[in-house]
Amino acid sequence: MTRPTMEDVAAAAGVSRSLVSLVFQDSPKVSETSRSRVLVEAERLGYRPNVLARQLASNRTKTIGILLDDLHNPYFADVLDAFEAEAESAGYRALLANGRREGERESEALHTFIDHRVDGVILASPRISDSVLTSMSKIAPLVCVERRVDLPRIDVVMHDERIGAQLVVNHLVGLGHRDIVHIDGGTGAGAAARRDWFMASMREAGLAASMRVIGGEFTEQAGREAAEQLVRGALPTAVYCANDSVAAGVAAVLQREGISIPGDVSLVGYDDTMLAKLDLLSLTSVRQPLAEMAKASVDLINRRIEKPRRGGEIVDIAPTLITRRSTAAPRA
Amino acid sequence: MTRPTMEDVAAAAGVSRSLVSLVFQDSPKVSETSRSRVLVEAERLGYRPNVLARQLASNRTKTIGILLDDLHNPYFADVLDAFEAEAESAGYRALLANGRREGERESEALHTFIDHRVDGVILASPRISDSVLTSMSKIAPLVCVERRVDLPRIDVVMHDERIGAQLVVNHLVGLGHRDIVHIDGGTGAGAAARRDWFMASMREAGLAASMRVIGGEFTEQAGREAAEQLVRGALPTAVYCANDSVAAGVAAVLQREGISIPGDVSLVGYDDTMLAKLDLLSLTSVRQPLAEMAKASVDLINRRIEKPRRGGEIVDIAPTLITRRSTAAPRA
DNA sequence: CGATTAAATTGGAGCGCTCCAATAGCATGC
DNA sequence: GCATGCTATTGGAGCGCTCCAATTTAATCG
Repeated sequence: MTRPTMEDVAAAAGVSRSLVSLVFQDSPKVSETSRSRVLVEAERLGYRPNVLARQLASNRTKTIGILLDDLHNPYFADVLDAFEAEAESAGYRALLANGRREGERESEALHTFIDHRVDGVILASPRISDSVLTSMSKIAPLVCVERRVDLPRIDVVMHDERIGAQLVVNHLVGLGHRDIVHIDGGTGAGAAARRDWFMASMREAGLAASMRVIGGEFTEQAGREAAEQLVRGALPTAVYCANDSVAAGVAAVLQREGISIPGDVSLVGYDDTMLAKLDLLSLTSVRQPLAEMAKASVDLINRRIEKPRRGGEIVDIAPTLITRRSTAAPRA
Repeated sequence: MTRPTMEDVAAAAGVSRSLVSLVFQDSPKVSETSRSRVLVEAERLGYRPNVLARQLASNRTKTIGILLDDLHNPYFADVLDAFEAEAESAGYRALLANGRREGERESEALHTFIDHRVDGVILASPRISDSVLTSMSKIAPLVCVERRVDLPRIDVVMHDERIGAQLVVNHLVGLGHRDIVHIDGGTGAGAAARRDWFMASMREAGLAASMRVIGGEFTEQAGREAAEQLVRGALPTAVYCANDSVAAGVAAVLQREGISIPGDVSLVGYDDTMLAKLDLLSLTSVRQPLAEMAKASVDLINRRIEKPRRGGEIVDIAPTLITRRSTAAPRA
């Protein structure tokens, strides 16, 4: 299992190691003759550049680390797809790591990235402490996605919660709903903003009096508990959940109680994950503009590599509403 | 953004670079005094070893690549968890990559791993061609999970499909079912074995006459289509699906048609993913013993590193059945 | 045709580490 | 007091590459 090096290729092609290096860097200043001779020999020997050595020598890794919080939440699978694709099209390789919803593990994973000298790190809804973020930001460009940190050299990419809330409220109000409940994400990342903008949008729609909020969490379990509470009291005509998992929990309880969706109650989720697309649920949901958020993130990393001392920026991107069968006009 | 090296730490601690190296390798032959002095200085300077350089010099990366097929299938999130945990506890770092269900992309990702000089690669349900596998197996230890390849130096870890089928059929027959339909995974990985062992188990149970198989695919969509077909014809008392996604599709159609689960039809899935756990579905499902499969895989890699020319091995591990609310005795 | 310039190629230093052989230090024991 | 056997340290070569300055080769022109 020993592998050919540049030296071997150079010897075979009758040129110097430097020339081979230039060929593999796609340098324009190598003659066509040499280039093709080198490539032929490389192919014949089965040569592939040793990225480690290359990176060590050039001090650039052309790699971005992507830190995900929880691969079980289908939302992150979508996030990953978008960000990986974007990183690749910008000429980066993507390294993934799994934070498993613990700040401790996340900061370990972040260290792993740093150890591997990635050129930048994208953190999706991180729970890491500000102090760790600050110290890491001195070592590599960091972009926080969906967490509004306010630290000197860290950029932030968010989707616009305000617009998300308005889309949901306007959709429901447009269908004729007035009695709308929001099940929130408790202390989870972004939950507060989601709740606050819901309330603001309701007020804007003149429905301050009939709006309700139930405390929850970003899990199916929390959705079930909130729903139990709802069916025991006064049922609203529409329920707006902090995310799709919560909505799935609500749907389970409503179904068991024989309450029809959307006949009796309309249901709205958030993130437009695989769950929302399930025919069983067919959930109206807010879709985050992941592709654009990915583009913005990679862009911010590139710009910070060029200008490390630039101040932190915040980019907000507008989401869209995907309507499905879970919402309809309330019963007359 | 320039970072301290071993040299810096050595200078600060008043020792040689070699000694610092030994400290960071946890060598027993360094005195307590020196060790602590080095560690203190390293801490103070914020030093972290450059893994790239370390790897280049030692020619071992202590990294395993894990190639996943499709992060949207919740099954792979579980697979990842188990394998990552196992790799870590065996002292490896895990690098992830996403094959996105295309052999082409998979083999690219495999190349990325090889380029990074990983010590071994675990391929989960890969679609890569045998020829690529063969050539790669000469460069690094390869373990295929859930794909029974028969190539010289490649190890295979499977869960035992035969037992899975028996668990399902025995469970259903035990409840009193005789009329059981299997919706298969078409040409997907492992679909044929799943179908064949279903048929074998049915025959064993003396139900050869009443068994049926419908062609499908490993998707929700396929589940819906198969279910449409079922509701138009003679409904069985139990449906056994190639995986949980298929079962979700079946459940959606049955619900829409007002057919109760498990009242009218019992439903069984496979893989015991997040979907099966959804309260909305509460699906009886076969759970693959991922933790043990992970352990076996890492073990095989270790053994192949020691003995590269060893013949390929196949390890089979028994799955278990998780029963939930979607199965019950058929209506009298 | 020799001087001038541009293009193509090369050798060597260095990236930050590991690993090995060599050395230094230091109690033993006779 | 010196050979003996330790353990603790060190210097240097080398991992496979990039990058720069220097050199060779080719092309251009008065």
